[in-house]
Amino acid sequence: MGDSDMEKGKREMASEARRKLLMEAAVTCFAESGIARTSMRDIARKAGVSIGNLYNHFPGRDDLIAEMAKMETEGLSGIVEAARACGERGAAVETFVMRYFDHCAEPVSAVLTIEITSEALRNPEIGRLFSGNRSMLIANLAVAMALERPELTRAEEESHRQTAGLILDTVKGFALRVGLGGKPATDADKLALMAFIDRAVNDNAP
Amino acid sequence: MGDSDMEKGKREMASEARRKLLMEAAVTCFAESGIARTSMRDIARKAGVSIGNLYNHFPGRDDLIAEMAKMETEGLSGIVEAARACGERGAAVETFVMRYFDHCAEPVSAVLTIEITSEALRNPEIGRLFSGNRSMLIANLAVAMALERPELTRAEEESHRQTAGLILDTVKGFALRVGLGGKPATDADKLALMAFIDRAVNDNAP
DNA sequence: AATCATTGAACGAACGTTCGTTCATGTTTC
DNA sequence: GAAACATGAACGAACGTTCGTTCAATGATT
Repeated sequence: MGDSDMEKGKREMASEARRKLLMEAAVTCFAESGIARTSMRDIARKAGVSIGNLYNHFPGRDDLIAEMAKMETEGLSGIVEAARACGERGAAVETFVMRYFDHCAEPVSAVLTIEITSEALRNPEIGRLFSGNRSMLIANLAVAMALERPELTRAEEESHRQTAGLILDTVKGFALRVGLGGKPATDADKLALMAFIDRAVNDNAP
Repeated sequence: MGDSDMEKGKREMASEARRKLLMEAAVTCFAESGIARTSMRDIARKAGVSIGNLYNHFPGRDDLIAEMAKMETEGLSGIVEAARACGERGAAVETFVMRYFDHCAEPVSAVLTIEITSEALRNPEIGRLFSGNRSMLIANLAVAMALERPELTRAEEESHRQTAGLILDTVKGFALRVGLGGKPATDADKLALMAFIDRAVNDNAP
């Protein structure tokens, strides 16, 4: 076992496990009933824990929501790393798109995307977290699109970012449709998506 | 004045005006605070009406939400009619895309799209209304894309519908980003969107 | 025209729940 | 024995909805 485990007493480990358990219960409840319709008691009940204990680990409702939003952020960083590992332009974009699609199309993730977006409209901290995620994704996708194309005017850079944003919109929109609709995407669906994006990306400049 | 006004007594006209007033108050509240966070009392207060009277006009909370969802549907039919009026393919698609974009990017509409989507996850009636809207939009956009192209195999039809769906995802995703972000879209933004879609639509078959 | 019965809009107190949160009280772990 | 963990009763506020009541507008009767 790792050092980090050895340095911790039983107490601290148990506390961490509790926090994790509570977060999982919260995510499940939020996905099942929506954030606004989930009460603290629902979460405590789902976790099999008393309501008072839930408050011992999370100071309030908003802290649970914020923590969940941060988990989303961590999930995205894996995607950009996978795309970074591709040296070639087409492969990098395809990896990025497919991984991002799979992530967004996961039913729980799809529901939470809607719920968190709704929450972000009224909660500035979550709103900031969300737009930060988006900027990060756009920047990385724009880099992938520029691979093997050394010449970059300011205008081209901006154009790349704009196109990257539209690609994200397409992928996310399609993924949400799939994730919320119940039926998983077929390979044909994914092929159509990639073809659509390839056409849109390849400006016919020689 | 029209017949329909003359046939109605003061009583009936006042009642209709009240209903409209209450719906407007509801929409404003839903957009400001979110559907789940808006109470019946909030709506009554915004309309300057008693809580009891609100219930005289709408049997319950869900009826208000359903009525609002239906208003969304009516707003969309204007868009497809405008596109239908274009005989030429490029103009029809462009009209459709631009009108749909403007509609979705309106801040109130953008917020309500998120809120209603969240609501639809737990309310089957609203869910049905929503997917019906989408089918209608896709069918009409597919028709616009097929203008001046008489030959239609089954496979081509299906492919058109798939592409139409992806276009809607792109437009809606971009529009939501604009509508929720606060800053209105520039003409350059719209041009970039149209260019992106044109590239994706024009499969390079001669 | 004057009278009276019927209607339904309008009101706000009240009901029973449920909410987020706090707190006094054990119960472990160190 | 101090400190952190765990419990569920308790609190006040707010929720959706119901209720009894008032009262102006309308329809019917004389």
